[in-house]
Amino acid sequence: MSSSTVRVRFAPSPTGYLHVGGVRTALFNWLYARKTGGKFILRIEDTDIQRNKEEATQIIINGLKWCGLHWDEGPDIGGPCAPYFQSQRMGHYKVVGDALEKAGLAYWAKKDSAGGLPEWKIEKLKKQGKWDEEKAQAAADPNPALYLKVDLNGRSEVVFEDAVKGTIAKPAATYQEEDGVTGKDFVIMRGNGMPVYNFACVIDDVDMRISHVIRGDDHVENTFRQIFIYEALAKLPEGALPNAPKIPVFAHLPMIFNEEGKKISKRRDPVAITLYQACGLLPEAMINFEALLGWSPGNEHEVMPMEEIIREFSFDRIKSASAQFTLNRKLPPPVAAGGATTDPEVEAQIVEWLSECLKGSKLEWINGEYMRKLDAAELVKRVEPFLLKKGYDVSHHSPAWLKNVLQMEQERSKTLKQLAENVALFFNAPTKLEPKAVDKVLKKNDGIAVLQEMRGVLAGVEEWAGPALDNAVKHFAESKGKKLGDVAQPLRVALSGTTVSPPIHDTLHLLGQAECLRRIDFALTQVC
RNA sequence: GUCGCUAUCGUCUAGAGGCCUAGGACAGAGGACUUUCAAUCCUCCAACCGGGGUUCGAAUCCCCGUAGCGACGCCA
Repeated sequence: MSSSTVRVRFAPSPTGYLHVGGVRTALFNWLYARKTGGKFILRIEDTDIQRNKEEATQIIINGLKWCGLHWDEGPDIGGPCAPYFQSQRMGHYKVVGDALEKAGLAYWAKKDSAGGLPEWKIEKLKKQGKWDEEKAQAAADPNPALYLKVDLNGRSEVVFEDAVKGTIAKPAATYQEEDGVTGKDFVIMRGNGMPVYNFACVIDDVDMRISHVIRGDDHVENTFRQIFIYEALAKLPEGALPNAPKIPVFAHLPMIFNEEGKKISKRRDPVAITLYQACGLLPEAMINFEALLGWSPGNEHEVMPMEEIIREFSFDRIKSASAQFTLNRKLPPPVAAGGATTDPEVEAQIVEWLSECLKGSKLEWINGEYMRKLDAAELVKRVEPFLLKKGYDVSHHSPAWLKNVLQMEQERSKTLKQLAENVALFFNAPTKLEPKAVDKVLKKNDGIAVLQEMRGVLAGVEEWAGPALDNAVKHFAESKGKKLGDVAQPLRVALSGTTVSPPIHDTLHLLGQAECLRRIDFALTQVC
């Protein structure tokens, strides 16, 4: 493998859900790997998460797979840099930490007293009245921690080139004590022997020969500290690390905001990707939409096949301003949860709410575009889980019938979930007629009479097929001197209980003669 | 508190000094088509944060404000 090979990684921590922001980070990494013929690596940063690690990892794996973002190396499939769990690499971090100490680049010391919190944070907490000295003392690790010696090396500022944002610089003073000489050393190994995020991250990126670090721009500040770590590692004697420490290219992606202009968060925003899945969005639409958050191909294409996104993708077409993930929130969320809930009832509530928020959004529009492009077989495959969830017994019907029913609603639905709902009338006869429909249709323009007469016409139809039924309806309307709508609407109300359905002859056809007559009879009992 | 980043229609965005009377898309309004709902098509509405420079010419370059966001821990 040549040293110029692109290797990128997505390194989530297993929190119990896959965040829509994480999906976008993963996507951009994946795109870059696919575009350059490089490798996409999945690494699980689980140094500090105690519970349900395996389950939480599986959730991430499932989410990424659903999105179609497949990795070349990772916890489930292994690879040359295994293991891909940080929790399984602890020994290695310790060895590197020791090597740094031995080389005089780091030292064990006990510096903080107040739970390791910096002064500015303590002051802030005090101002908010949230400061508890005793608690902080108790939480403080009594053991010494390993500090990295910060070496400014005479620099007046620390600089790196960001592939998205350009040059980013910080004054050296940020990392120096008041004297302007001594570096502000920082912890890389905790008192309990666990590595700090920045340390583990850099070691892993070196070990895994990561060439490009593509991540959210909330990591910009971390980058400077990480650079110090890279520089220290480079001073280690040869052989201390399997690969030569080389500072990767950094590409910091703009954040995704909510409608309030704040970083999207699980406390108040629907962030779990599974929520969007449950709303009946297609992964390809979700991915297309997320790709367009902060990136554009520079032409006027918006709905693009993945191949085109890969072809057009480049860092310099990524904006450095953050983008809003807009939903139409007409209603407040039912609960303050981003979808990490394990209660299926609560999740169902959130999904209903999210579905409402999705209405009229660009995401829903893109999804509709993709829905309409689905071929019949694919459509059936995708909608089926939603039908089962609604309790429709699909097995009673022929595959051809099911295909016809779904295709008829395909153009009328923007999500799989909507489609499953729109198709309800083909699985369940209405138990009552919408009062509004009765008033507007049946009680006007001789609606009831038309229905009664149509019942007779339909009972006499011998060839129960679309064209024949179309003719029957049209002839009847003509013979009575009525507009088509005056015949179709009463029928529609009788068959569906509502004023909305697919074209009337198709609806008649797919419902079958016996069922149609039964529903008309039922409707007549309701209004006569 | 300190540091950093950002600023174009309500939203996603195009824009690399003259192609800008600022383009596209979603949403919204109106209309056409129609058998309801969609889909489709047409029309409309709607933005360069403010102020200074530089320049023959600025949405674009520079400076200063302002605002927003982010980050700063023995969290990740």
